[in-house]
Amino acid sequence: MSSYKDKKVITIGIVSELTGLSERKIRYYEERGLIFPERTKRGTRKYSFTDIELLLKIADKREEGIQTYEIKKDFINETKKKDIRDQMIRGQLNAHFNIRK
Amino acid sequence: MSSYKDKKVITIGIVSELTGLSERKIRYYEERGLIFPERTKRGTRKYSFTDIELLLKIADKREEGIQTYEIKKDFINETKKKDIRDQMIRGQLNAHFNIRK
DNA sequence: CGTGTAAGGAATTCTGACACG
DNA sequence: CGTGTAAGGAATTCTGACACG
Repeated sequence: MSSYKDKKVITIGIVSELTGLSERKIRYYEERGLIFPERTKRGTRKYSFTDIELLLKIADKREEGIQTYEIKKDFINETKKKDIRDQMIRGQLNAHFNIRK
Repeated sequence: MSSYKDKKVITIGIVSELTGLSERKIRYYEERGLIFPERTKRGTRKYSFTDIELLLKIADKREEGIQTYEIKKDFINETKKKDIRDQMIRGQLNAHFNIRK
C-alpha cells in the first residue's frame, strides 16, 4: 500500500515552497493535529507527498473560513465513512462466500 | 510521464540516510556526471526517488570496483539502447499504419 | 483562533582544499 | 581515482514567546 507518495522525506522549507504555505502555518496545523510529519534523529520534520496534498486541502478549507477544529472533524468523519464502507464490503463478501469464523 | 518519483524534493542529508552513502560520495558522483540534482534558490541540492535508485545502482557498481567513468558510459549506453528500441517501435508502427511525414 | 515576527541556538549544506593512494 | 576530513560561512530548522485580534 505504501509507496513513494507516502514516504516522509521532504523538509519543511520545500513543503512551504510546494504548497505556498508559510512554515508557521504548517507547524500550526501539526499542533492542531491535522498533519503528522515524522522527524529525523535531530528533530527536523519530514513530510510525504500525501502530506503535501493534505496541506493543500487544508489550505482550501481555511480559505473558506473553516476552523482547524472543524477541518479535523471532517477528516475524522471521512475516515469513519471509509471504515464503514470497508466493513460493508467485507460483510457482503463474507455473506456471498458464506465464510465463517 | 513524470510523477512523485521524479520530483526533486529530497535534501542530501535524507538521501544519505536512505542510500547509506556519504554526502561526499553523493556530491562526487554528481561531479563525475552520474547524477543531476536540482537546486533550491540558495543552492541546496534536491534529489528525486529516481535519483536515489540510481545512486543505489551506482553504489553496487562501485562495490564491484567499476570506476565512475565506466559507470557513466554504461548509463549512456543503456540510454542509447532504449532510444534505438523506441525508434524501432516507432518505425514499425509507422510502417504498419503507413504513416507518412 | 490563526498567523506573523524577532530571538538564539543547534544542525545542515556548500565550496575549495589537503591528504592518501 | 575515490573518498575522508577540517574550515568557515551561509542558510535552515527548531522552540517558546509576544503581538494582534
